Amino acid sequence: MEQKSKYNPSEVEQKWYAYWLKNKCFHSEPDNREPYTIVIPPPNVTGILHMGHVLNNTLNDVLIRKARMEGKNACWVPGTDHASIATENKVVAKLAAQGIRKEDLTREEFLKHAWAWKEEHGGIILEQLRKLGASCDWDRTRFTMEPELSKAVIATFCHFYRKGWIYRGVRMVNWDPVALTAISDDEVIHRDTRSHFYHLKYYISDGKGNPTDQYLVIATTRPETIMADAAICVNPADERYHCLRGKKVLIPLINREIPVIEDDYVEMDFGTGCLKVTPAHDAHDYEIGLRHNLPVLDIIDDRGRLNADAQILVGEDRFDARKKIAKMLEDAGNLLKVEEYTSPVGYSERTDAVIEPKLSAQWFLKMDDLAARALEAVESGRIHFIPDKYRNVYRHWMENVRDWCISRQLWWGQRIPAWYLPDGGVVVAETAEEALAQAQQQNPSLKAEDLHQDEDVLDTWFSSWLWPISVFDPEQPGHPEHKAGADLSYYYPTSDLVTGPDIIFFWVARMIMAGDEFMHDVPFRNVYFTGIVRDKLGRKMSKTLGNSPNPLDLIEKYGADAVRIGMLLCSSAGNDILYDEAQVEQGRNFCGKIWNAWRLVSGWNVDEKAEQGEVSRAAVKWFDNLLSRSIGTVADHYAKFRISDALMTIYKLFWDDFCSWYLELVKPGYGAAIDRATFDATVDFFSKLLKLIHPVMPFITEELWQGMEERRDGESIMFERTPVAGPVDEPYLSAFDDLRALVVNVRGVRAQKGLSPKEELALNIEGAFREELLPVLMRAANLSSVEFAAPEGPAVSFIVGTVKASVKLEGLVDAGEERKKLEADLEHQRRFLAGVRAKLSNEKFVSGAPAAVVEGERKKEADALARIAALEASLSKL
RNA sequence: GGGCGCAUAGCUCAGCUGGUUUAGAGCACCUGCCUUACAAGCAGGGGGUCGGCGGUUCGAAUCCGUCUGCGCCCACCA
Repeated sequence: MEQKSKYNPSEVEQKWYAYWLKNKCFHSEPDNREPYTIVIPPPNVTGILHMGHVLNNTLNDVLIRKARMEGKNACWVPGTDHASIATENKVVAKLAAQGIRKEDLTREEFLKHAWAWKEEHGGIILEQLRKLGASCDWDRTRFTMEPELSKAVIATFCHFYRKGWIYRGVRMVNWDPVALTAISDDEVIHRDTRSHFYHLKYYISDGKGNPTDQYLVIATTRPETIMADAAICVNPADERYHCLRGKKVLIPLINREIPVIEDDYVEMDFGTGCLKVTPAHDAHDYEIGLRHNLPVLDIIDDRGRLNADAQILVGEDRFDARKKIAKMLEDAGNLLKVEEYTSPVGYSERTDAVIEPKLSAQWFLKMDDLAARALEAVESGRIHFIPDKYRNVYRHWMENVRDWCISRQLWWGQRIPAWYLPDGGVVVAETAEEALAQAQQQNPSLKAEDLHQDEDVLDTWFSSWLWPISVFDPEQPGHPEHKAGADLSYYYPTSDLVTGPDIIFFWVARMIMAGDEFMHDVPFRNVYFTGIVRDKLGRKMSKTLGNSPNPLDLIEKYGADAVRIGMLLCSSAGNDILYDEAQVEQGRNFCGKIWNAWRLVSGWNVDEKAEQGEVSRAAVKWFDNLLSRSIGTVADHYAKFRISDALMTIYKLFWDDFCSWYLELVKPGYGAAIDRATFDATVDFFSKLLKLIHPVMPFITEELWQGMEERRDGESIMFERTPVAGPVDEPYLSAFDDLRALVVNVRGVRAQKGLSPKEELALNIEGAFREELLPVLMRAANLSSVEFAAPEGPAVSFIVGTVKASVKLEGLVDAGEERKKLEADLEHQRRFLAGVRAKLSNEKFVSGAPAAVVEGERKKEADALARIAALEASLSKL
């Protein structure tokens, strides 16, 4: 076939992706083959493709394509996540830009806007994945908020509620005053933050609400919360403050009287040893308050502003209030000093707002039992983490996990299926009808309108933890005794999961829990953790830094295969990826190399009558063996999830071995034809190489494979079998390596002496050389003759292994220079020999080391002696 | 504060159970080549006291201790 001189990725990619789709090449149905399943880590439905997605999905696609070529029934299920907080934030922002405020809308109106947004932006990212070559089974595309999957989430809630593991309670939660919702502990990011440590005087009361002239000092970072103080607390062992027992103090500015109490929680040597206890605005203080029966006074509203109960600074934002109250305290003489202070502060993962500890009624899921089982699944080795170090991280979290706050004060998500009764009771059911029926059992006179459904929705992860189950059978979650559907029982457990370590707790751990609860089995066998994609300076990719390339632009510029290679080249499991466009260029160059290699081979004319020459015969034998060995190496790398090592093995095999050595050896002279045997072998090699490359570079391999011969419609390289390794003649390969070393040395001599590669040289070899490789040596090194004897006359010598070789060079040998070189080499060999002999003369080594190692050292000694003799002989000739 | 991990060539990383002659790769770099597949290429080349110190061992990049410097996870000492 006529091949264009340059590879045009975008044209080829469009053509073959359309072809794969048209022929449903990615679609999978259960059959009698072994399944290989991956569920995509569902990207946010309104998200757009970034470099992290490229890395993750490239790895997934490599795995799925490899499995497919191993004859497995490969199924990669795509889909998106409704991402409740992120999406709701986006919709709120978009509405705000149009002058619409969320609080002016009803829930139904808001959800209409949200769904409209989802319809408009949802799935863009899945379209983008196609550009990358992702071989997802698009017929199976799922969305976590589609009706069936939402039903699964609700059923799950009811299941755990019936089990008594879901409960509603007033707890101190992490309140996000921007998103206006509680969030789970995992969504809080602690960062050391510079602030101030305010030392405040609290005057001791005379018992009638009037200050005495005595005071104590507390240190706080949050002076704006003093109005909510319920007590001052000291350590009972702190003798400094025993005089305060039974006393009361007055809160500055508002002069409210509060008691002094004692609790072990207070550290004597931290701050002043006096702690102001503010139960409504600090989790520890809340605990103290419970122990001492203190009142809870909440003075901060949902948006982080002081409310009327604060008495002063009402309506002020908490940070403005902090500045203002500091001034007020100073004016009132209560501010003793202000220190610079750095302490960890919790921020919302989504909005970056400073978290406000807030007492509120939320739904929780009991975690202890689920966590214990999920820990066992990993500790027992039923699930394997790559790299292994994440087991430690996982164990630590599992052993310290707290109950999961699953309610969110949002609208975008699955609404909690709890209905409140007029008498304050609650019923939980999968539907409103069932809830009413349940309620009527308690009180037959109740009507539908008497029931009020909980306003909150469920945490997004409360739906994504079902993903590996619900994509195959949404009936299963919530109904562990349900008979799994055909797809679920065939595809579950999935095989491998590729994801980032940042969601090991959010998602990975919880999928393991849900898997155990509803399937009594693990959700996947292996979890491959990628790193974070950074720029080449090691900085995180971010919009503000502008250091994040648009993957689609890269694909447009370099081609999808090149982008995939660029990502894979620098990715080892668990390590951050330092992305550099140079790597994508390298990928593009590799495409060019493959393309041009086929241009060469496909342009050859075959002479049916020609005999196969000795050089070609030897080259074919060599590459056949090398290919076999490399197939084994690649398989081993893949088995250990060393994807970039597998790629590098293939890369070097194709470029260095196949192109630079094999093709150069067999390629016919200008205008000459090639013999049939060599041509067929070469095409066979090429075809095997393409199959080996296909999982990492699907497009160019399909293009060339399709062009190699007539293919039937629907036939694709992706259904070909991975080449299988034959027996490997190791001695032959190693003899060929020696030959290559000789050739490189001869070329080196040419380069040094400024001789043209076209100029034939005469070589002398002293030592053993494999006879059948002689023609190869002569061709590759462009030799006129090879003589197995010491050279007569001036020559440049070098040593390969234990073979000494000399290039005869009349008039070009500088005896002095040559002597210097040989002497340096000799010196080096003598030192080496001395080292080896020191070992061998050490009685402890000879008796202590394994026989094979001692034998190895003896061989080294003999080889060194041989080399020294050869070098000395050359020197004496000079 | 607790835990985990990392440190090998200019850069990114391999180096698996301690022993493969002088510790490897890719990229970058230097030199020479527009050789009829490919200059996005070809041929050749230079470059590392394996973070410091101490220990175990016949033998350490590899095992142990310690120090230094990074990274990550967990953690509400106000």
